Parts: sequence; structure tokens; C-alpha cells
Amino acid sequence: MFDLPGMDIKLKIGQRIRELRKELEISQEALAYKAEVDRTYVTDVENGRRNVSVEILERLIKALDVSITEFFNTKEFKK
Amino acid sequence: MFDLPGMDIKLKIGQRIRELRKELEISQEALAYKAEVDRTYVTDVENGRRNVSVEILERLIKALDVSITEFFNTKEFKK
DNA sequence: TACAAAATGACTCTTAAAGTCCGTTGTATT
DNA sequence: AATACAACGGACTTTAAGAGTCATTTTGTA
Repeated sequence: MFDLPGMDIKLKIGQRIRELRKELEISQEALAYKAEVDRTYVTDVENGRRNVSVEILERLIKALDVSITEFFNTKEFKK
Repeated sequence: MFDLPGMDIKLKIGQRIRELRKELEISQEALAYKAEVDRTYVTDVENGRRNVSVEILERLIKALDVSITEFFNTKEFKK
């Protein structure tokens, strides 16, 4: 996985979501259902094409069974 | 500052922004200028009235001179 | 204490973009 | 070929973001 210094926040978030979703071994559709967002929306988010709002992001993070702190506790979010 | 378990994510973020802004001892207007957002928008965000997008949130966090990891590394974001 | 200035809060309105919903296409895997 | 998953497109509805204005609170200082 890449991590260029100036990489888009949307891409970083998308990659993190995909990473955690894979760990749970669930499909995009299953995640979408859990987070109560649209199926196609998850695809776009994971591919860095969506500027997610914090309320939607919180739902996705909850659906991934991690805390917000945990979600952002990876090297690509540390400066 | 309070922290009820089911507290709105928008309020938590607003409180965190205010907290860090106070530490820097700058006004809402100065923060707005640094983050390139409207002054009244910062007021609304701090008071939990705005569902901020991640791109804007990133700008605010940068303007507060902390990493995203740091920003969310407080007890109210841990579960 | 009183006054001015600065900072913040509380609305409203507009438009650019977030988020939804339908279907279709691509790509493996069995 | 059939099933499951992911990517993509377009049309649509809802809302974030920006901006304006005025009211209120806070701060400093004479």
C-alpha cells in the first residue's frame, strides 16, 4: 500500500476502510448495510472519490468495529 | 467539559477544535484564516452545528498544528 | 464602573457538492 | 454458465460550505 506525504486524505481514509473491511472479511455491500449507507457509496469511498462527512465516517468506523482513535492510529495519519 | 457516551460526533469534534485552539491562544477568526474557511463556519463547527467533511476537517486540524492521529487521540474518541 | 473594541453566537440564504438509487459492466472463482 | 463481488454511470434528492447580517458576550483599559 502506498503512502506519499501529500496523499489525499480521501485516499488514506479509503485505504484504511478497505484494510479494516478485509480484516473482517466482509463485502462492501455488507459494510454498506451495517453502516446504513448506499452500496455504491462504499466503493467510491474506498477508492478515494468521496469527501465523506464526519457523521457518515463515524457510521462506517462503527461498522468496522473499531474506535475513531484506533481508526486514525496508523502511520499515514501521523503527519 | 462533558462527555456523554452517545454524544454527537459533531460536538466532540467541535470541543476538540476549541480545546486545541485555546491552547494555541488564537481566535476563531485567526483559525478560520489559517484553515481558509469562513469565520462563522468555525463558530458553527465548534458548537457542533456542522457536519464537516474530511477535507475541511483536515484543513482545520493542520491549522491547529497537530496530526490527525493526535487530534483523535483523546478519551472521547475511544469507544 | 463604564465604555469601546474584539470575539463569538445565532440566524438566513444560495449553490456546489454530498449522498442515494437505479442499472450495467468487469472480474474472478467454482 | 452461474454466483459473488467490485467498479462504473447517470439521474436524482439532500445538505455542506460559504457568505451576509445583526445580536450578544467577553475583554481590556481608562
